[in-house]
Amino acid sequence: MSLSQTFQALSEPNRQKIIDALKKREMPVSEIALNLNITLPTLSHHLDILKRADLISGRREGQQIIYSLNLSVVEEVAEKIAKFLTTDTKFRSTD
Amino acid sequence: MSLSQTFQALSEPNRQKIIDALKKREMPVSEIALNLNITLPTLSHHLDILKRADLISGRREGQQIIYSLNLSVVEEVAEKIAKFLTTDTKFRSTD
DNA sequence: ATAATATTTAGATAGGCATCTAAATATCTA
DNA sequence: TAGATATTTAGATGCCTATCTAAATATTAT
Repeated sequence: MSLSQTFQALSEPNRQKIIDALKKREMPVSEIALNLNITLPTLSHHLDILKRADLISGRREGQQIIYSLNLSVVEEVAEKIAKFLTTDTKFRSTD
Repeated sequence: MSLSQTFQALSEPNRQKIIDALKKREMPVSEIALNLNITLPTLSHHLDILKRADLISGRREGQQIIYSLNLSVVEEVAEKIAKFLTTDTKFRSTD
Protein backbone atom coordinates (compact mmCIF):
# COMPACT_ATOMS: atom_id res chain seq x y z
CA MET A 1 0.00 0.00 0.00
CA SER A 2 1.44 3.35 -1.00
CA LEU A 3 1.32 6.34 1.29
CA SER A 4 -0.91 8.10 -1.24
CA GLN A 5 -3.43 5.29 -1.30
CA THR A 6 -3.43 5.17 2.48
CA PHE A 7 -4.02 8.92 2.77
CA GLN A 8 -6.75 8.65 0.18
CA ALA A 9 -8.43 5.82 2.05
CA LEU A 10 -8.34 7.93 5.22
CA SER A 11 -9.47 11.16 3.57
CA GLU A 12 -13.18 10.43 3.43
CA PRO A 13 -15.21 11.51 6.48
CA ASN A 14 -17.47 8.46 6.50
CA ARG A 15 -14.45 6.19 6.38
CA GLN A 16 -12.96 8.05 9.34
CA LYS A 17 -16.19 7.47 11.25
CA ILE A 18 -16.01 3.78 10.38
CA ILE A 19 -12.49 3.60 11.77
CA ASP A 20 -13.53 5.54 14.86
CA ALA A 21 -16.36 3.09 15.46
CA LEU A 22 -14.10 0.06 15.00
CA LYS A 23 -11.53 1.49 17.40
CA LYS A 24 -14.05 0.82 20.17
CA ARG A 25 -14.76 -2.78 19.15
CA GLU A 26 -15.50 -4.98 16.19
CA MET A 27 -19.05 -4.83 14.90
CA PRO A 28 -21.30 -5.91 12.02
CA VAL A 29 -22.14 -3.71 9.06
CA SER A 30 -25.61 -3.07 10.39
CA GLU A 31 -24.16 -1.53 13.56
CA ILE A 32 -21.57 0.56 11.74
CA ALA A 33 -24.42 1.86 9.61
CA LEU A 34 -26.11 3.38 12.67
CA ASN A 35 -23.38 6.03 12.90
CA LEU A 36 -23.63 7.07 9.26
CA ASN A 37 -26.16 8.75 7.02
CA ILE A 38 -25.48 6.72 3.91
CA THR A 39 -27.16 3.74 2.31
CA LEU A 40 -25.85 0.22 2.86
CA PRO A 41 -24.42 -0.05 -0.66
CA THR A 42 -22.46 3.13 -0.11
CA LEU A 43 -21.23 1.83 3.23
CA SER A 44 -20.25 -1.43 1.56
CA HIS A 45 -18.22 0.57 -0.92
CA HIS A 46 -16.36 2.38 1.85
CA LEU A 47 -15.71 -0.88 3.70
CA ASP A 48 -14.28 -2.28 0.49
CA ILE A 49 -11.88 0.65 0.17
CA LEU A 50 -10.72 0.28 3.77
CA LYS A 51 -10.35 -3.48 3.24
CA ARG A 52 -8.27 -2.95 0.12
CA ALA A 53 -6.11 -0.52 2.12
CA ASP A 54 -5.74 -3.42 4.58
CA LEU A 55 -6.94 -1.23 7.43
CA ILE A 56 -9.92 -3.45 8.32
CA SER A 57 -10.99 -7.05 7.93
CA GLY A 58 -14.38 -8.75 7.83
CA ARG A 59 -15.38 -12.26 8.84
CA ARG A 60 -18.78 -13.80 8.36
CA GLU A 61 -20.70 -14.91 11.42
CA GLY A 62 -23.99 -16.34 10.32
CA GLN A 63 -25.95 -13.70 8.47
CA GLN A 64 -23.69 -10.95 9.62
CA ILE A 65 -20.24 -9.85 8.59
CA ILE A 66 -18.21 -8.60 11.50
CA TYR A 67 -15.64 -5.93 10.72
CA SER A 68 -12.62 -5.15 12.83
CA LEU A 69 -9.59 -2.88 12.67
CA ASN A 70 -6.30 -4.40 11.60
CA LEU A 71 -4.51 -2.94 14.60
CA SER A 72 -0.97 -3.84 13.56
CA VAL A 73 -1.47 -2.34 10.11
CA VAL A 74 -2.98 0.80 11.55
CA GLU A 75 0.02 1.17 13.83
CA GLU A 76 2.43 0.70 10.94
CA VAL A 77 0.52 3.32 8.97
CA ALA A 78 0.70 5.73 11.88
CA GLU A 79 4.46 5.28 12.06
CA LYS A 80 4.86 5.64 8.31
CA ILE A 81 2.90 8.89 8.32
CA ALA A 82 4.76 10.22 11.34
CA LYS A 83 8.03 9.48 9.63
CA PHE A 84 6.92 11.15 6.44
CA LEU A 85 5.74 14.27 8.23
CA THR A 86 8.34 14.73 10.91
CA THR A 87 11.61 13.25 9.68
CA ASP A 88 14.02 16.05 9.06
CA THR A 89 16.02 15.26 5.96
CA LYS A 90 18.33 18.24 6.21
CA PHE A 91 21.21 16.29 7.68
CA ARG A 92 20.46 12.78 6.50
CA SER A 93 22.59 10.91 4.02
CA THR A 94 20.80 9.61 0.96
CA ASP A 95 19.76 6.22 2.32
CA MET B 1 -8.47 22.47 8.99
CA SER B 2 -10.39 19.22 9.29
CA LEU B 3 -8.61 15.91 9.38
CA SER B 4 -10.30 14.97 6.11
CA GLN B 5 -9.02 18.05 4.35
CA THR B 6 -5.54 17.43 5.70
CA PHE B 7 -5.54 13.82 4.53
CA GLN B 8 -6.81 14.94 1.16
CA ALA B 9 -4.09 17.56 0.84
CA LEU B 10 -1.51 14.88 1.63
CA SER B 11 -3.01 12.20 -0.61
CA GLU B 12 -1.64 13.43 -3.93
CA PRO B 13 1.80 12.06 -4.91
CA ASN B 14 3.05 15.33 -6.38
CA ARG B 15 2.09 17.15 -3.21
CA GLN B 16 3.99 14.58 -1.18
CA LYS B 17 7.02 15.19 -3.33
CA ILE B 18 6.66 18.92 -2.75
CA ILE B 19 6.62 18.35 0.99
CA ASP B 20 9.58 16.02 0.73
CA ALA B 21 11.52 18.65 -1.17
CA LEU B 22 10.65 21.37 1.32
CA LYS B 23 11.69 19.18 4.25
CA LYS B 24 15.25 19.63 3.05
CA ARG B 25 15.07 23.41 2.75
CA GLU B 26 12.93 26.22 1.44
CA MET B 27 13.08 26.82 -2.31
CA PRO B 28 11.45 28.74 -5.16
CA VAL B 29 8.76 27.29 -7.41
CA SER B 30 11.22 26.86 -10.23
CA GLU B 31 13.37 24.55 -8.11
CA ILE B 32 10.45 22.53 -6.77
CA ALA B 33 9.41 22.05 -10.37
CA LEU B 34 12.65 20.21 -11.14
CA ASN B 35 11.47 17.23 -9.08
CA LEU B 36 8.10 16.96 -10.78
CA ASN B 37 6.79 16.09 -14.21
CA ILE B 38 3.96 18.60 -14.29
CA THR B 39 3.50 22.03 -15.81
CA LEU B 40 3.97 25.17 -13.74
CA PRO B 41 0.24 25.92 -13.62
CA THR B 42 -0.42 22.45 -12.22
CA LEU B 43 2.36 22.92 -9.68
CA SER B 44 0.89 26.28 -8.74
CA HIS B 45 -2.42 24.54 -8.15
CA HIS B 46 -0.82 22.00 -5.80
CA LEU B 47 1.05 24.72 -3.94
CA ASP B 48 -2.25 26.51 -3.47
CA ILE B 49 -3.84 23.42 -1.96
CA LEU B 50 -0.93 22.93 0.44
CA LYS B 51 -1.05 26.62 1.32
CA ARG B 52 -4.77 26.45 2.04
CA ALA B 53 -4.08 23.42 4.24
CA ASP B 54 -1.59 25.70 6.03
CA LEU B 55 1.18 23.16 5.47
CA ILE B 56 3.42 25.53 3.51
CA SER B 57 3.95 29.28 3.08
CA GLY B 58 5.33 31.39 0.29
CA ARG B 59 7.09 34.70 0.39
CA ARG B 60 8.14 36.76 -2.59
CA GLU B 61 11.82 37.50 -3.09
CA GLY B 62 12.24 39.53 -6.20
CA GLN B 63 10.98 37.61 -9.17
CA GLN B 64 10.77 34.40 -7.22
CA ILE B 65 8.40 33.07 -4.62
CA ILE B 66 10.14 31.01 -1.98
CA TYR B 67 8.11 28.25 -0.41
CA SER B 68 8.80 26.66 2.94
CA LEU B 69 7.21 24.08 5.22
CA ASN B 70 5.18 25.34 8.15
CA LEU B 71 7.05 23.11 10.55
CA SER B 72 4.88 23.70 13.59
CA VAL B 73 1.71 23.00 11.65
CA VAL B 74 3.18 19.86 10.14
CA GLU B 75 4.08 18.65 13.62
CA GLU B 76 0.58 19.35 14.90
CA VAL B 77 -0.85 17.46 11.96
CA ALA B 78 1.43 14.51 12.66
CA GLU B 79 0.23 14.41 16.25
CA LYS B 80 -3.41 14.74 15.24
CA ILE B 81 -3.09 11.85 12.81
CA ALA B 82 -1.20 9.71 15.31
CA LYS B 83 -3.92 10.33 17.85
CA PHE B 84 -6.65 9.49 15.38
CA LEU B 85 -4.96 6.26 14.31
CA THR B 86 -3.57 4.96 17.56
CA THR B 87 -5.72 6.22 20.39
CA ASP B 88 -7.63 3.31 21.83
CA THR B 89 -11.12 4.46 22.70
CA LYS B 90 -12.21 1.21 24.31
CA PHE B 91 -11.77 2.49 27.83
CA ARG B 92 -12.08 6.22 27.39
CA SER B 93 -14.93 8.26 28.76
CA THR B 94 -16.89 10.30 26.23
CA ASP B 95 -14.87 13.50 26.41
C1' DA C 1 -38.59 -25.08 0.02
C1' DT C 2 -40.01 -20.24 1.26
C1' DA C 3 -39.68 -16.22 3.43
C1' DA C 4 -36.98 -13.01 6.02
C1' DT C 5 -32.64 -10.78 7.14
C1' DA C 6 -27.88 -9.08 6.03
C1' DT C 7 -24.74 -7.60 2.81
C1' DT C 8 -22.78 -7.02 -1.75
C1' DT C 9 -22.86 -6.25 -6.79
C1' DA C 10 -24.43 -3.79 -11.00
C1' DG C 11 -25.26 0.15 -13.29
C1' DA C 12 -26.11 5.07 -13.57
C1' DT C 13 -25.29 9.93 -12.29
C1' DA C 14 -23.37 14.14 -10.50
C1' DG C 15 -19.64 16.64 -8.60
C1' DG C 16 -14.78 17.10 -7.75
C1' DC C 17 -10.01 17.11 -9.12
C1' DA C 18 -5.58 16.87 -11.76
C1' DT C 19 -4.14 18.28 -15.83
C1' DC C 20 -3.26 21.11 -19.86
C1' DT C 21 -2.79 25.54 -22.99
C1' DA C 22 -3.20 30.34 -23.28
C1' DA C 23 -3.24 34.59 -21.15
C1' DA C 24 -2.49 37.70 -17.25
C1' DT C 25 0.26 39.63 -13.49
C1' DA C 26 4.52 40.83 -11.07
C1' DT C 27 9.32 41.77 -10.92
C1' DC C 28 13.81 42.67 -12.68
C1' DT C 29 17.17 44.35 -16.20
C1' DA C 30 18.89 46.84 -20.06
C1' DT D 1 9.90 51.93 -21.01
C1' DA D 2 10.73 47.34 -23.33
C1' DG D 3 11.85 42.91 -22.95
C1' DA D 4 12.86 38.89 -20.18
C1' DT D 5 11.86 35.87 -16.31
C1' DA D 6 8.83 33.80 -12.66
C1' DT D 7 4.48 32.60 -11.22
C1' DT D 8 -0.51 32.63 -11.15
C1' DT D 9 -5.18 32.86 -13.15
C1' DA D 10 -8.74 31.49 -16.57
C1' DG D 11 -11.03 28.18 -18.91
C1' DA D 12 -11.57 23.55 -20.74
C1' DT D 13 -11.28 18.46 -20.53
C1' DG D 14 -11.27 13.79 -18.92
C1' DC D 15 -11.08 10.77 -15.14
C1' DC D 16 -12.16 9.35 -10.51
C1' DT D 17 -15.28 8.80 -6.74
C1' DA D 18 -19.29 9.07 -3.64
C1' DT D 19 -23.78 8.31 -4.02
C1' DC D 20 -28.18 6.24 -5.19
C1' DT D 21 -31.81 2.49 -6.70
C1' DA D 22 -32.56 -2.10 -8.07
C1' DA D 23 -31.14 -6.64 -8.17
C1' DA D 24 -28.26 -10.52 -6.68
C1' DT D 25 -26.14 -13.51 -3.20
C1' DA D 26 -25.69 -15.68 1.35
C1' DT D 27 -27.55 -17.26 5.60
C1' DT D 28 -31.12 -18.36 8.93
C1' DA D 29 -35.76 -19.63 10.41
C1' DT D 30 -40.36 -21.43 9.55
